[in-house]
Amino acid sequence: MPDEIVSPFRTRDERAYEREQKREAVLRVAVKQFNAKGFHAASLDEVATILKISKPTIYYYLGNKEKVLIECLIRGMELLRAAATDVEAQSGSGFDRLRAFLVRFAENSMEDFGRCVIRTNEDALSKDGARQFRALKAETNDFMQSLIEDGIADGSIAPTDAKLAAFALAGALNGPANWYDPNGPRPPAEIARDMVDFLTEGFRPRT
Amino acid sequence: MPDEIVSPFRTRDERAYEREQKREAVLRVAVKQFNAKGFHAASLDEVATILKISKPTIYYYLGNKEKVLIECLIRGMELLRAAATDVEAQSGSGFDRLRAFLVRFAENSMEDFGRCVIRTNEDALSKDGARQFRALKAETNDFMQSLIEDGIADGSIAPTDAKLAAFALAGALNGPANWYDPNGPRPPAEIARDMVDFLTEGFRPRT
DNA sequence: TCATAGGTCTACTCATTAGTAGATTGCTAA
DNA sequence: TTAGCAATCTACTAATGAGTAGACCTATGA
Repeated sequence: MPDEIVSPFRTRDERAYEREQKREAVLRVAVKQFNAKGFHAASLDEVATILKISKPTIYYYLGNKEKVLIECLIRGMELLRAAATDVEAQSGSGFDRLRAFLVRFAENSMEDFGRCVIRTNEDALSKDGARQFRALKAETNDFMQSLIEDGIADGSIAPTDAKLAAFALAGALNGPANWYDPNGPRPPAEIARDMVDFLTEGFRPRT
Repeated sequence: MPDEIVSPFRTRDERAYEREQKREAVLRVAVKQFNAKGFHAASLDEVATILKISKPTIYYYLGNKEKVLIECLIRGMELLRAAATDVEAQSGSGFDRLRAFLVRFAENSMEDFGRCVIRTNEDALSKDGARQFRALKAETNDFMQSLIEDGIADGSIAPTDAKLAAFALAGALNGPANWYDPNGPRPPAEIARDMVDFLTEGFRPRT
């Protein structure tokens, strides 16, 4: 069979791969809708239209609207989890590792799935979904807290209420999820770095 | 007429006052619904049920759902504007005034109307409403930026990108709008102060 | 060659909710 | 006493959007 002819017959594996691709495509379109309008105002009818498929096809791949959202949230959290794993493997002071994580955290908040995590409110979810979501978020938060505590212990971070600090830092870095414009002049990595710098130093002048 | 009998007949002024009271009551119930479920998921039918009135009565007082929301937003922004006015009247370095404003800002984010301002997304609004809302928010943001610039000029604030700093600070102080629990052990004023302290100093130890 | 599983569609149902038409009631003021 | 206005209601409409039933096609594999 000449090289340039691609067989239209798919193996079992190829079919599984295509299925996965389609699932992903739904999520990628859906997450943009959720981010643009919020979960309730976004409609699966519209997602279907954009993908030029019918609504039942979405249901075939993902079950229901909440599951679509939860898949998006899981993807967003996976990225943070990966960042945490990377940082955990790093050596360095608590301060250094916290900074490294914060930069990843901020960058993530400018990506579609990361934004979705930030902008999704628990009350959009069912009791079960909310529990799942809360658990995922707590993981990240605990991780940040532990970095802060490490830093305080090794003297690289100023003594402070680790829990409140984690909330304040996360809050500050969540900001871009709401105002970041991909068409703006500054790349996400730069914004992330500058914000972390600002938070690191505070605004009181160092004498 | 004996003291203890209150006349059931109302003067023009009394009627105007009662009308205002009713309008306020609608807004107070509505803002709680918006905060609890988000604008789209909140229904005026439910607001009406809670107030034991019918839906057209809400429309009689406020016109439509978006106007209800915008009134809530305006009330939330009024509080910030008042804080700005107070701070403007204050003397002190840019640093001191910025701190004073930030504390008010944080406290506001734990009140119903303030929360609504933070949690409402522009995309819930019509083009016109969104423009109005953006203008109100820009006011606060500009004010914060000008405080920061004052502080940098008078040496009380470390040199930094004022715009980014304003975003980062606002973001951090918006946090409580999402997690603050009125039944929790810590009063809002305390949380506000601690967060501002943390942001003031940053987390890098001062040598 | 035929049964089956995978994938997709059309054409619904059902529930919710924003918003309105128009009747009604009762107070106020002339 | 009555015209008229303020306030409120019942009973709608119209639109939207989640979710489903069931038909149908096509490739695969026995």
